[in-house]
Amino acid sequence: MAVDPEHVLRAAAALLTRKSTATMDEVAKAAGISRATLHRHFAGRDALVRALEALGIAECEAALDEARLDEGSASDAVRRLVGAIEPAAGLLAFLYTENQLFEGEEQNAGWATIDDRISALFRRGQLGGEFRVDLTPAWLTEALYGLMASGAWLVHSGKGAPKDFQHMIVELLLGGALRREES
Amino acid sequence: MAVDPEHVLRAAAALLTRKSTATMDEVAKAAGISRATLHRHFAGRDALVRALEALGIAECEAALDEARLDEGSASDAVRRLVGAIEPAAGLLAFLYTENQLFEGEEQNAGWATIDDRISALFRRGQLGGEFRVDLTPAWLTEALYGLMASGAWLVHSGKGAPKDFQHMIVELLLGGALRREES
DNA sequence: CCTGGATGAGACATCCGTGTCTCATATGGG
DNA sequence: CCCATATGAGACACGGATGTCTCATCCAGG
Repeated sequence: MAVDPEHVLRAAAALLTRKSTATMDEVAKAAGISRATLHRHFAGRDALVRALEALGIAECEAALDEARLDEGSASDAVRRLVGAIEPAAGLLAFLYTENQLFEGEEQNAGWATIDDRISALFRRGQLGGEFRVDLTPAWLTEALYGLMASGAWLVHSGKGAPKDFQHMIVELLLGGALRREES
Repeated sequence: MAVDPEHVLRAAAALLTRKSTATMDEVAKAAGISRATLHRHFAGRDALVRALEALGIAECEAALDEARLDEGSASDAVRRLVGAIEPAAGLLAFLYTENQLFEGEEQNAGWATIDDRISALFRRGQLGGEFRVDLTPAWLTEALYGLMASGAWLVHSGKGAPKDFQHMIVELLLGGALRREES
């Protein structure tokens, strides 16, 4: 019988990614459990969202580890990062819009850590002469988030193929829209 | 006494941009009117959001007109567009996250028109050999939205200066993060 | 077989936001 | 000056979502 909290979180994430205003009852149904049991594991919607936030942070950290940001060229590291983070893009897009989390003062410190790791990657690319220096690492990081949200939206709306997700984002982020003669 | 609906909408947009879950009562207070009067002008939260959506669309259309997308190089047109749309970026970011509007089937057709106009700009740039052709106009359009949302967020959070808004977005969108030898 | 823990179903009270109403007040034009 | 109109303040009921509780059921382990 024992309900798997992980499975519940996955189901909740999948549902809330599509319908961010879903009821606790809908979340319970989506997870295949009753509302009572859902409330036994996550005391209220707030706790559920916090748990989802922790899950999203954990998946981001895992993607950051998997991408081995310190190895090889910064460009390749960005490419690996986007590829590794793609499965979590839907959840991240949900959390991104759940700005309730960022309006209060009790925002999870995990995001700052992630920001720092990604910013460090862009900084490494700048110091290595790979990336241009007139765009700040903070902006490049934020832009990466925005592009991933846009990419997730494009795929979700059916206007783009999931297999193009990584290519679209990385090519635009690194190469830009302008056509080049060389390279 | 006559309340200016335009002013109410501006105040509502400013508040909802910061706190998307604001109550009708909070919106009324922000606009300096009573909740009763607010409800006399906009019959319910839904109507208010629709009015904001219409305002956002109108501002987008105005920015599109002002940017004269058909004139000069596509790159310069993009640059003008971002500059012209900047004042509305906060409102657009709010509407962007108000995905409630897009979950139903009754989404405002105005967005499609705007999408088409921007897509046409990118397509013009591709046909003219100015933009690369391996990124679809639909993706470039969506990416522009995402970058504007990220830029608005960066400015709002104090991590970036408003004066850099246009430069950050246009440079990244067109030029990408990679450092170039020429140009 | 039996017992304890976990779950499902449902009832119930509560809170919050909303929509609606009334009444007093103030403003501006005739 | 008088009256129509708009506004502000507040009361009131409604609905939806939530939190909490009880009880029956089911399954696993002893």
